[in-house]
Amino acid sequence: MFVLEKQRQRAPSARSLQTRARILDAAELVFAERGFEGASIRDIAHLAGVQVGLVAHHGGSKEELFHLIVARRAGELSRLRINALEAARASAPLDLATILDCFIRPYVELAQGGDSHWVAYGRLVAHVSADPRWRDLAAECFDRTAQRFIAEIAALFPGAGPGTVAAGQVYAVSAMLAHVHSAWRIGALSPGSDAVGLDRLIAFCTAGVYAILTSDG
Amino acid sequence: MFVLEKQRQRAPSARSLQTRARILDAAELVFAERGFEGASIRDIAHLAGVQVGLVAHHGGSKEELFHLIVARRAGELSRLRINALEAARASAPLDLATILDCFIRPYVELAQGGDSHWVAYGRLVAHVSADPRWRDLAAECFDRTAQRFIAEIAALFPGAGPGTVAAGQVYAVSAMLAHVHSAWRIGALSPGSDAVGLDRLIAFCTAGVYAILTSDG
DNA sequence: CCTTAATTTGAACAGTCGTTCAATCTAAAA
DNA sequence: TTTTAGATTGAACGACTGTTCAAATTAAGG
Repeated sequence: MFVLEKQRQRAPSARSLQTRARILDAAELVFAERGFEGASIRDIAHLAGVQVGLVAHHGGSKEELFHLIVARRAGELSRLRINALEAARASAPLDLATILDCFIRPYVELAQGGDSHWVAYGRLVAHVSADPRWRDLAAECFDRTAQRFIAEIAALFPGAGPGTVAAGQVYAVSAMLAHVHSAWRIGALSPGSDAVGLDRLIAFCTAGVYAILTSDG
Repeated sequence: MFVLEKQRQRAPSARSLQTRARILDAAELVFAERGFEGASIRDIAHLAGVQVGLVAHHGGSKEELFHLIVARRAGELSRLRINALEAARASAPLDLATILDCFIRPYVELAQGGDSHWVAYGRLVAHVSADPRWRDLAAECFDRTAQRFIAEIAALFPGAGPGTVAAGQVYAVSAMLAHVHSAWRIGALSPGSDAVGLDRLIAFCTAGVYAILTSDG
């Protein structure tokens, strides 16, 4: 941290930018698929179609690369969620279901929209959220937006303790991630069922959060 | 599978049993901490205080060892849950809150009871549930009991589709695992809050499952 | 006790790991 | 065009990976 990088003297070429993007995309898929330890720089390089040395050149150390990958989409997702929240507030007073919808829907629609990279990103977030090793990374990438939604919910339920709102948020996020990356479990437990069910997920989270907020207010 | 093991001609010594237990316990902690790929046989051997060769002798290949570790506590936990369910049924007609309580409480109380191995087991289950690579292992270890609870819930809500019940089960399990192994996230998002909150978790799951079951009945 | 199955040791095997770097090639800036 | 920062190659580094096995040790069964 706080290391001065030597200032660039030339703009990166189009080829360089393209290579960098291919490496980051490949790293995202491999990290999501196999976790931090299970992912190998060589697998990432091979998937990106480059030499191993290039991964270090564009992504730094393995840990820096992981950090880069996680942070990359966090900003974009945050923006979508905050925008949804502001749009909803403009049209009507916010209620709990709407707030949770603004948090959950943007990501799940991206993940279910056929973009495998957003599905992979969900698995990545699950890894980061589950492992205390990434505590600082989680705080840096997710806390600001999470706190924003927590504050929005807390304003609706002034009697609820802060721990209760935070617990609801964590439970809701875990259900959302399970919805995306454990869909195969749902299918395995109920052969031949429908699949998607975004509204059902939001209904689950809304009812759960509402229940714990009103019972300790 | 279906390989005939050479029949034992002697009972294992007390020391052998003790060594085997130390290796399995060490493997449980290391697998939970670092995942399948991140765990090394040498780390496990070192934690157990034995030579690397002994791990293969008592646990087989790395994959067989992982399988062994996951399956070991699954049976015990299943028994606790089914017992709780039968005991509850004997004293009163089952309702949704009671069924979910019987599923969630046994594990969370073990994990919060100070036994670090049960916390580790939760992380292990999270790994298995998240990764399609362990689909067969998950089916073998968890499906029977999960199906039992799903059937019990479905009987209470005859109008609900099977996919809805399965989704509720998966969401509830994910919230339960998050409760145990993402407690640090709750703490990070709400400094100075209480901590435990098992009843709050069960209230969350009950309300969530009830909501999705009654809305598509 | 003795026999010998079972356990434990210690070391080696062939690969893979993340990282580094001189040499080479590409293309931005002057 | 020339200069040369930056991108890319290809190979090497030591450390670590899971697995195997002959030899030594332990202890159950007779």
